[in-house]
Amino acid sequence: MISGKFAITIHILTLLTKFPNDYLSSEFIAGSINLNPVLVRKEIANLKSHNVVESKEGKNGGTKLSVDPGKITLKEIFEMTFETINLGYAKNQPNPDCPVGKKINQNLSALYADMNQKVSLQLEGISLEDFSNQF
Amino acid sequence: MISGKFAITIHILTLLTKFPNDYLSSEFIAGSINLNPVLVRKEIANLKSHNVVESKEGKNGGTKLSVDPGKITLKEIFEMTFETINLGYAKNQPNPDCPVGKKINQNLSALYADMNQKVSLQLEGISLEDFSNQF
DNA sequence: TATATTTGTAACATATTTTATTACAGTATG
DNA sequence: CATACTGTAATAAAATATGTTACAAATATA
Repeated sequence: MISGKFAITIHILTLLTKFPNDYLSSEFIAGSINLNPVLVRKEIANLKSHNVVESKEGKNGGTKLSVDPGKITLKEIFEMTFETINLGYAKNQPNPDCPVGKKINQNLSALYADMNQKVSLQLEGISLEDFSNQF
Repeated sequence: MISGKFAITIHILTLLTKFPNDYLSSEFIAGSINLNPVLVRKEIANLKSHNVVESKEGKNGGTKLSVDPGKITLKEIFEMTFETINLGYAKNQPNPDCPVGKKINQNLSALYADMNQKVSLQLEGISLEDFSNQF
């Protein structure tokens, strides 16, 4: 199972891009995603820690972008919400006495690193603004 | 959480490639992966349904490759064990009355489709033999 | 032919991760 | 001062992944 973190974060950021002059409440955002507002606030907390958005507490509070959506790319958003692209690893440590077991994770890592590089290149070419303009 | 299906399957196939003349038992394979033999047999069942390996039941039974490891690529193995590369979707159906909610999954899908194409291209260039030769 | 070994598979149990809910303190607005 | 927000912790529920037990069926070989 893949967590919805990236998708949720993109959704939030797209909304903020569409309403650049408003502080949007977590409740409003949650209504669009169809998600619990607390979970929205958690993703917003993550975005805040990366200085991508800023929030205002109290009545009429909410969140707005604090970066130019033309200047931030999906790659950066990806990195804030996802470790790396990969096709998984077996859960347990493989047998170090087997030549295959000894190197399997290392070789998978190398494969996945290449994948990440390719995906990163793709995501780097798409700004938040680009993505938002599709709506 | 990403399931270890792909990693486990690659591990199995690498072992089979390394011992092309033997029927390897699920117990032996499980010992290298450090995994329950039943789970190994489940992945083998999947490989059998794709005609990649063949098994012999009974004493001294086991599994061996039924394809040329130089002729099968990681892309094919990927497709047998993984649906698609993606960065996830929010769990619930988004609000169709919101312009963003209405199109978010469609736009994410398009993004992920591009990702898959790039990754597929990479995996297509690596045969099982190539991968196994790293050990 | 009897025994031992192995696959195939179902049923069930446990562990882990993801999502949801409740609760409430703190803060700003009007 | 009442209202409407954020921030965050604690807990619960749901979904998925992994592990275990059990046993029928198959087959080599002694």
